[in-house]
Amino acid sequence: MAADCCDMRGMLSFLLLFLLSKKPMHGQQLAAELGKRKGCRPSPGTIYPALKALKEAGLIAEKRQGKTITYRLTPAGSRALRVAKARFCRTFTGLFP
Amino acid sequence: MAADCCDMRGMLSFLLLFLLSKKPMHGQQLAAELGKRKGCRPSPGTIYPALKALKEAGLIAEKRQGKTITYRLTPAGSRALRVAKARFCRTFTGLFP
DNA sequence: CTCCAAATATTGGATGTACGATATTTGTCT
DNA sequence: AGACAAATATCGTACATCCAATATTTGGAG
Repeated sequence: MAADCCDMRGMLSFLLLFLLSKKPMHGQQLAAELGKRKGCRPSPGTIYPALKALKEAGLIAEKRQGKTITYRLTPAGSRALRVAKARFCRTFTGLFP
Repeated sequence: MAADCCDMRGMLSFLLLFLLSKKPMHGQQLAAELGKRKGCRPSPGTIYPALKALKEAGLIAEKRQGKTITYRLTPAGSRALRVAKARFCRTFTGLFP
């Protein structure tokens, strides 16, 4: 995640946290949801490294179920999402007047 | 700008286009506005390369006035902003239910 | 004219996001 | 067991963004 307050990078991580806050999902579900929102589906080479970084940062946790791995927010992930939402809101106010 | 529909990169360019659509500004004004929105002010090494790329893409135009350079959207920049806004909206729907 | 401050610009190094290709794990079907 | 598909994972490369530091241009003050 973007720890830096000036960083426009980290939007993918932010979106992943947001999607997982609505419902625990596995990687391909996340890819499909991103595809629906953005117009085309991200590569495995995009999605899995991002999930790995979030996991290593302690913001998401995983549980293996057969072939798939279901990701969910940790308490730290929930807190990080709340902070990121506030910053996002402040950054983009006025976009749709 | 991000031409790719899957790309979360290009958010800074998007914000710059948005700010310039409200009012033509020069570089330091843009930096100050970003600082107000994001919580800390971007470096010159962030802002000027981004403006240069937007200029070379034909999305903004510049006019020198003494010490400062005032940037404004070109017609192509307005069109690009409209498209980017629509995608942004679709991507982040449901963030604040 | 000279010095200074403000605005603009560039450089080097780091990180996040992106794709295509390839590899690995796992469950299912025969 | 062996073949296959789906999900997960990694690799190499490219690019947008980021900062700190430094350089350049410009207008104004002394």
